[in-house]
Amino acid sequence: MGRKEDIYAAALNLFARNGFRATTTAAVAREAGVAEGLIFHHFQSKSGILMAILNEVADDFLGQAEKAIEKSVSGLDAIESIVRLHFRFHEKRLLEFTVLMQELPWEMNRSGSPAAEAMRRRLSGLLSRMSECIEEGVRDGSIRADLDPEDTALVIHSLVTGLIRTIREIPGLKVNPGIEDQTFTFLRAALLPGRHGDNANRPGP
Amino acid sequence: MGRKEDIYAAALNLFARNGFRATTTAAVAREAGVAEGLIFHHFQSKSGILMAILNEVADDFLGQAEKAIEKSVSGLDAIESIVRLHFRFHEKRLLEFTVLMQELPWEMNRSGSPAAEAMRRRLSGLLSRMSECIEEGVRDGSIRADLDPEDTALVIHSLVTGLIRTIREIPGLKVNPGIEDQTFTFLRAALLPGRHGDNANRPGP
Amino acid sequence: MGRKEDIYAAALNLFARNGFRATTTAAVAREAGVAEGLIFHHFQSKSGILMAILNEVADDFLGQAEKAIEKSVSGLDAIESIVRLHFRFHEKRLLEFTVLMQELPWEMNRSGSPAAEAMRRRLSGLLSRMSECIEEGVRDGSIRADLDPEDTALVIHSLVTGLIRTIREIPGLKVNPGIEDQTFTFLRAALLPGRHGDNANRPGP
Amino acid sequence: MGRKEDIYAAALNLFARNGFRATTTAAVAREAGVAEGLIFHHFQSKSGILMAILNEVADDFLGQAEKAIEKSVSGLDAIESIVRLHFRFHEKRLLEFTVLMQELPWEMNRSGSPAAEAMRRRLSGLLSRMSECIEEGVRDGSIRADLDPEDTALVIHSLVTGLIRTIREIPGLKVNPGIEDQTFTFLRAALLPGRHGDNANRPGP
DNA sequence: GATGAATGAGTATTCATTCAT
DNA sequence: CATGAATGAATACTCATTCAT
Repeated sequence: MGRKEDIYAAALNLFARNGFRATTTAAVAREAGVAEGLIFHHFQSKSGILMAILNEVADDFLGQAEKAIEKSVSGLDAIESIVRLHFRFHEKRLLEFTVLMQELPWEMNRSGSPAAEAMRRRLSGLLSRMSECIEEGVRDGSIRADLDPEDTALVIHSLVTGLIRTIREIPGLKVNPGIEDQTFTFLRAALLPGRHGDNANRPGP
Repeated sequence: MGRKEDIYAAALNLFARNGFRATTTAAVAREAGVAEGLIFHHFQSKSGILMAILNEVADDFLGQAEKAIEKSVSGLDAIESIVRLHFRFHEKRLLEFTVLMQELPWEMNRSGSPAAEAMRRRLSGLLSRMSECIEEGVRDGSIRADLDPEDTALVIHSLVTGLIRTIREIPGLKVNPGIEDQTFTFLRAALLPGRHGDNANRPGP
Repeated sequence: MGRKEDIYAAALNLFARNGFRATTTAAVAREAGVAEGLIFHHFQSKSGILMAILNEVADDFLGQAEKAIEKSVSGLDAIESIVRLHFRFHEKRLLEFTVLMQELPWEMNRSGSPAAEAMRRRLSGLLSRMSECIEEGVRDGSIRADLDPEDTALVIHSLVTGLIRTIREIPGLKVNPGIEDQTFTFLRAALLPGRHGDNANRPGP
Repeated sequence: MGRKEDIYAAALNLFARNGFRATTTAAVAREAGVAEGLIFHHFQSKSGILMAILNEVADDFLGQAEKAIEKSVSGLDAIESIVRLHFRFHEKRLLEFTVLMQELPWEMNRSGSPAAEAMRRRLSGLLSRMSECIEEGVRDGSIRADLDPEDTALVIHSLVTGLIRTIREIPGLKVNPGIEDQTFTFLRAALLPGRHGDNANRPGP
C-alpha cells in the first residue's frame, strides 16, 4: 500500500471518528506517518480527500445497487434489495458510510461545488431507479398500485437513511436488534397489494 | 425586544443559513447590532446560543406533540398528528428546525455534553410516547397488530425526519408538491389493519 | 462589615490564592456578593484594591517594627525582633503577606506608579532603621564591629524575605520545622562579636 | 542562527523587559521577524518558550555549580563558589536570570505543570548538594559544627536569591557597590568555626 | 450607595496551504 | 515523490471599565 493509500485510510478513520472539520491535516499526516505536505501533493486540498472518499463509496453503492436490481425477481424484491444494501453498507463499510452521511449534506449546500452536482445526479439516479422498480412492481403485482412511484421512492429512501442516521447519531438510544426485520415488515405492509389499501381507491364490491 | 433576544434572533438566522461552525461570533454581533462581548455576557459561549435554540424548539415541539396526542381520536390519529406536526414545524419554524437537524447530530456525539443528554431524554420520551400511541391504536383497532410498537415508532420517526432532511439538504432535488399526502398514504397503508399482513398472524378461515 | 470591606476581603483571598492578574473583577464581585460596578465605586480600579491591601499591610508592619525596636534591649535584639516580626506576619497575616511578596515587585517596576514610590520609601526607611540598629548593636557590644551596617541590613532583610519566599513559592519543598530557630542561630553566628571574625580584621595577639 | 533561535532570543528579551504575561506572542513574532504561527510550530505555546528558557538556564546553572563544587578545596569554598556563581549569573546571564526569578514562582504554583516538577527536583538537588558541602566543611574544619546542614543550605540559598531579587526588583534602592564582598564577609562570619557559637557546644577549657 | 447590562480593544492559538530543498 | 519549516488570515473568548437607572 503506497503513501497515497495510507493518507486515504488515515483520513477515512479520522473523518469518521471526529468529523471532517474537526480533523486537521496535521492529524491526518501524523496518523498516516507522512509529512503534511504530501497530502497536498496527492490530493489537492483537504476536501480533495473527502471528495475521493465520497465518490468511491457512492460509486460502489450505486454499482452494487444496479447489480441487485438486475438480479431481483420482482419490483418489490428490487426495492428490498436496495434497502438491504443500505444495511449491508452500514455494516461492511461503516467508516465510509459514516463519512458519507455526516459530510454529504454540508458539501451539497456549498453552492458551486462540482462534487455536489455529481452527488445530486447520483442521488437522482438512484431515486429514479427505485421509482422504476416500484412501477415494475405494480406491473408484476408485487406492489400495490395506489402509490405514486416517485414519492414512494423518496419516502422509502428517506426511511432507511433516516433510520441509519438516527441509530448512528444518537449514541445512547436503545435500539432493538430486530429493527431491520421490522423495517422490512413495515415496508411490505405498506407496499404489498391487498384488500384495504386497494379498496380505498376503488368502488366497493 | 431586548439585546439578548436580538442576539438570539441574529444567531438563529446565521446558524440556519450558514451553519453553526461557519458562523462567527463577530458576524452574530454585527447582525444583532451589539458589541461582541455582550454575546458572552448573556450566553456563556458560542455554543451556549446553540443550546438555547435547540432547547427552545425541542421543548416547543414536545409540548405541541403532547397536546396533539391528547386531542387525537385514535392511535393512528395520534401518530399522524405527530407526523403532521413535523411538517408544520418545518414550515412555521423553518429556521429553528433547520438548525436542530443540522447541528443536533454533532452536539449529540460530543461526549459529556449536558445538553446532549437532555436531548437524548427528549427523543427517547418522544419515541416512547409514539410507541404508546401505536399500542393504543392496536387496542382501538386503528392500527394493525403485527408490528412491534417500539421498532415501528423508530421507523416512523426516522421516515419523517429522514424525509425532511433529504428535502432540505439536497437543494436541487425535484420533489413533488404532494409528497406530504403521499407520506400519509404510505403510512396508512403500512399501519391500517385488515391487510394480508394481519392475516398472516391470524388463523385462516 | 460593609460592602467595601466585603470587596477588600474577597480580593485579598483571591489575590493571595490566584494572583492579582489571574483574579478578575467579576470573580471578586461574585466572591464578595456584590455587583461588579460597586468595586469601581469604592476603589477606582482593580489595582486600587491592590494598593489598599499593600499600603495597609506595609504600614501595619512598619508600625509594629518600630514598636519592637523601641522595646528592644540591644541592637542585636532589635534586629532579631524585626526578623521575628517577619515570621509572625507570615503566620498571622498570611494572605496579606502573600499578596505583598507576590505583587510588590511587579508594582515597583511599573514606572510612574505613585504607590511604588511610597513603597520604595517605606523599604528604604526599614533598611535605614535596621542599619541604625546594627550601629547601635556595635556600640552596645551585641554586634560585631567589622560589618558594614547598611550592607548587612540589606543582607539580613534579603535573607528573611528570601527564606519566606522560597518556602512559600516552592510548594513541594521539604522544610524542617526548626528552620526559624536555625535562622536565628545562623544570624547570631554571623552577628555576635567573637574571636575569629574580629581577629580577621585585627592584628593577631 | 535559525528562526527558532530568533524566536527564543526575542522572547527572552521581551520577557525580561516586560514580564511574561505582558509580552504578547505578536510582539515576539515582530521582534523575531517571523510569522506569529511559527512560534507555535516550534514551541507549542507561549509558555513553551518560557519553559525552554527556564530549563536552559537552570541546567546551565546546575552544571556550572557541579563543576565549581568539584574544583573547590574545602566545604566553605564550595559554598562560596555557589554563591559567587549566583552573582556571576546575575551579571553574565542577566536576561535569563531575570526571567527565571520573575516567572518561576508563578510556574511553580501552577499545579500539575510538568516543568514545575522538574524545577522542584533541580532546586532540591541543589539544596542537597549545598547541604553535603556544609557537611564536608564540618569534616574538613572549614565550617563550624553547630549548624544544621539542611537548614543552613536553605538559609544561604535564600539569602543570595533574596538579595539578588531585592536589588533587581526595587529599582530605586541605593545599593553599595561592595555588597558582594560584604555578603561573603557575612557568610564567613556565620560559617567559620572558632567562634563562641562553637564554644557553646564544646566543653569549656 | 448599588446594580448589571453594555462596551471594545486585546490575545493566544489554529490550520490549510505553500515552497524551497 | 517526499519533507517540514514557514505563512498569515481567521476566531472564540476575556476583562477592566463605564453608565444609565
